[in-house]
Amino acid sequence: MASNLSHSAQDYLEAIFLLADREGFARVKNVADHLDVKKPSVVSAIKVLMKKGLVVHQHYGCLELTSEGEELAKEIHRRHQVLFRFLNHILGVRTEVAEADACRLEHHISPQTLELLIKFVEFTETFPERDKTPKWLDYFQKFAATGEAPPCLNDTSGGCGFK
Amino acid sequence: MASNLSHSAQDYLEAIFLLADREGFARVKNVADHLDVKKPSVVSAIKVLMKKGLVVHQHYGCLELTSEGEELAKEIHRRHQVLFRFLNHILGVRTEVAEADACRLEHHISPQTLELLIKFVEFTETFPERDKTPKWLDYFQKFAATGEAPPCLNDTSGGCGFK
DNA sequence: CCGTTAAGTTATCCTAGCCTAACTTTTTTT
DNA sequence: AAAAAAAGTTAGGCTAGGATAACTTAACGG
Repeated sequence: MASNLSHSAQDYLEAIFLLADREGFARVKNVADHLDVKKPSVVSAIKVLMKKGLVVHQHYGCLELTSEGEELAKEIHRRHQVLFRFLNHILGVRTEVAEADACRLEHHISPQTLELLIKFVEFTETFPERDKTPKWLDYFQKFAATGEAPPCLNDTSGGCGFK
Repeated sequence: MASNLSHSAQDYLEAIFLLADREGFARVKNVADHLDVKKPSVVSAIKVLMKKGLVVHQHYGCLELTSEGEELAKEIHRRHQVLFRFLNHILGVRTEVAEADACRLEHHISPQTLELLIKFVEFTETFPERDKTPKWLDYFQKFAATGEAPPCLNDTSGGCGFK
């Protein structure tokens, strides 16, 4: 589906989607600032997206996604979000770093990995209960921060999820 | 350290390292086959690595890493391995897919994420005991395969690592 | 020891994706 | 309503990293 788009094209599509969503509109200038490129780069990238029927753009006007473009953008953004949540909420990567990594990694994940990552995030966010951190994750985070082994290692009575 | 090497240069370096290790030698042909590129591409990539003092290469002869090149290659490969183990052993991504994903992802991970990923892999491989799968991971794998919630959700007595 | 084949090399070309400079259109200010 | 500023566009250039075609060197079998 998104497979015939280059990484950079995907970035542009996602940027248009996000800007339209957050600011109410997307323009060449916007997109350029968001992706930290110059305006002519945006213009030529958009030409590609227009040829593929993903974006419409009247001369000197706003950028809009076609419905197909929006579908795609959502899929791309979802990938980004899952990665971000994994990095930030589970691994504990700092927010800005996680954001930047997600941006780059999102282009290189296979569908199978994406699917399993989604499940993994869902698993940790859903069990034991939404908004509670699972014990094993607490233990990991402590281990990551201090090197401290999970307590049940010295607790042969079991029942801590680590046996 | 590896930061002034392009992604592609890193791939070439890693390939030389692996081939030298596995086959006992690395040659242009080898590397080309391994990376699925043509020989001239290898030759020009190697020129870059030679200029950086990472590879030595006598005309029409074998490719060898300098000690600095080997350091770097090891670091790159370590990153690859960590990713692979996470994808394959923890998420459960199929071996070939995990291998391919690791190849691509290894270039896009920040040092912080790498470090945390290393700890995460270490955490799951070390606790409760080497060569035993932690309970929470069992539960995740079951959840991923069947959608089945971990049993302790219905078990309010706690003690399963999910409270 | 010579010819064939395989490996390595060189020259040259191509594309993607960025850039700057210069120009046009639109919007805003006065 | 004209000038100035801001946004958009076009033309053209550059680099990285691939490719092909044609050539050179090395290796090996008869």
